[in-house]
Amino acid sequence: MKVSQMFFQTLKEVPKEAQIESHRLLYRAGMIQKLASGVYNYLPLALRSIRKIEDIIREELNKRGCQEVLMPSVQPAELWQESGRWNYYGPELLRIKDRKGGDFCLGPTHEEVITDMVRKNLRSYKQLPYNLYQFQSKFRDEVRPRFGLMRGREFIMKDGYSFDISEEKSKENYWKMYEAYNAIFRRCGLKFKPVDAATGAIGGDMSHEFQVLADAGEDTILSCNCCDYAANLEKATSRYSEIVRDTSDVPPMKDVSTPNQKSVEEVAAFLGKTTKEIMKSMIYIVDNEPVLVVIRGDLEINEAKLQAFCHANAVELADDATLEEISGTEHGFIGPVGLKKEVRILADYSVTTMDSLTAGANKSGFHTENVVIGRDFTPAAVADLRVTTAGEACPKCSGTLEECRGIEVGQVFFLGTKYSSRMHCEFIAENGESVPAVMGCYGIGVGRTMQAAIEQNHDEFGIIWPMAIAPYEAIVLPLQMNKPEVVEAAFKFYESLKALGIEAVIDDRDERAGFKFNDADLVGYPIQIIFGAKSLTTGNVEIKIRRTNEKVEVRIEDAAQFVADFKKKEMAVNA
RNA sequence: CGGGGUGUAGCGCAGUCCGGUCAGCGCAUCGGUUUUGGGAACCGAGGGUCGGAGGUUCAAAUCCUCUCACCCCGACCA
Repeated sequence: MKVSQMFFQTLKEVPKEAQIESHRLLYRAGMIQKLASGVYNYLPLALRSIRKIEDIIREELNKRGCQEVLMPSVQPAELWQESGRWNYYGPELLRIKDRKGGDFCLGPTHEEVITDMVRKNLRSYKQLPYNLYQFQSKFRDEVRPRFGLMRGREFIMKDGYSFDISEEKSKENYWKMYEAYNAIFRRCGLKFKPVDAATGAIGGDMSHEFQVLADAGEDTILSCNCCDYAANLEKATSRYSEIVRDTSDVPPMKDVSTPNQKSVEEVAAFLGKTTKEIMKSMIYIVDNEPVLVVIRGDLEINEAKLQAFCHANAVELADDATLEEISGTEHGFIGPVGLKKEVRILADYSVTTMDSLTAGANKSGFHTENVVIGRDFTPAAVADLRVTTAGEACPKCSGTLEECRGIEVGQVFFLGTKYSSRMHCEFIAENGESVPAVMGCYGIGVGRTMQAAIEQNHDEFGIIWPMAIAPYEAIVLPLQMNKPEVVEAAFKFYESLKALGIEAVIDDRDERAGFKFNDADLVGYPIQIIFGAKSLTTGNVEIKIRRTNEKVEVRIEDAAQFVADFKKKEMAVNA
């Protein structure tokens, strides 16, 4: 490809909305254009990289027995009503009507469609397992799209689904995909970490996310400095246990006046206590049922853990009217003892670590001292419901948890029969019974993976593509376009590169050397081959390796092979 | 959904408070001359119904009302 003919334009200045470096570089290197909020055109350079990532995914999945399919974006509401998600998926689901008024949506994910597709074929256990995947544009009407391809509303996703005869077989599939994902992201040249993840509303009870480590990431990861334990903050846990304490010498409960002291900090300061000695009480609405959660005052409640513990679809804080109805008072004075209306109480383990705590009295302006769990109130359960923080003890070894940021590029879920039983995706088992298939689902954000690679591989001059996903592998730079002998030699060399299977471009634009160098660095071609007037006199070309900035002089006749060898070496590193 | 902010040429911006040669600058684009190994210099040119609608006024990018879009922080997020 001649650079003069490429559909792209490098920029010195970028739209101000681009906040993180990878987003700026996508713009500056002429790879994307924005069409609407969270909706982008992929220009040729970006698409070439995306296609390479897709090819790597295809290869790793196909060799593990997966089969590629393609399902539609437009999905009938009936399927979503059948799975039960039409009602609670929320405004993120873009709903549309056809000319007859029929309800459809643009698919944010394809569990419903794949389950329907498979059930139409599935008869016998002898057919299983199936592991099907596709590359497809998903649409999610995100509240706040940002960071370019990182969180778009329309984005390219590889989504895969497995169907097995048993939980055991399904988990084999899960771990096979886990291995495939490790191979895929390694081959893409990424530094990443598989971490334990919350399953959220998609369901299931086991999940890992593949997190690319980057400060610009939206996710927080806690990982052990000693062993391989790593988890998303939503799921992360630390070493803890329920402590049974001798509380026989704790005096009886006593109400104290705490006018206008609402926050834990205010109450602690007012009573001359530490925040650890205060009990924080929060009322949540968990799938329409109010639940009181208590936790030690110096800690935070993790709503994702609460949701998982309750097997709920949705968790939100109760509004003021509900607080009043349940506690008889306002926010700030709520506690587990003396509620106006009985509700389920859940306690975080931390509440058991103190002999007694000071809690809201359920009377405006009052708190109760000496509240003892088990004596003065009994929770329905004691569980890990807190936000774990860096510095706490690893749950698996004697190490300490550390915090870092990550970009979630992939996630694998063990789904069980959540969709297959509700949608009757069943088969006749060996014993003659009709049973639902056991499912898993596996996603990779393809565009996000590309951007994550840029976020992790760039310098002040531009992108530094890993060889395996570079839009082109090499660029030939003739420096004097007014000297026909230079141009001719460069073109001849460019042809020889192509003959060796190198994906190359030649910058035939009538621009000055510095301009071409800067563009080449910005777009991030892994190898630059520089043809100047002096090359013709010395018989050498200069080859620059983008990543290391290493420059070597090579005989012109040996240069193409040099490039081919370098490529081969680079591709082998992560293969 | 709450808070903050921005819409003026393809991109980055000035002008808005205080209405009246304010339709301007830089980059990019086009033509010319000189340059030519790290984003060249000079000369010249093209390009904008100032987000949209309505209003006030002799006069609106500028003031008022309504609206749309976008961005940032937070909340939310298979």
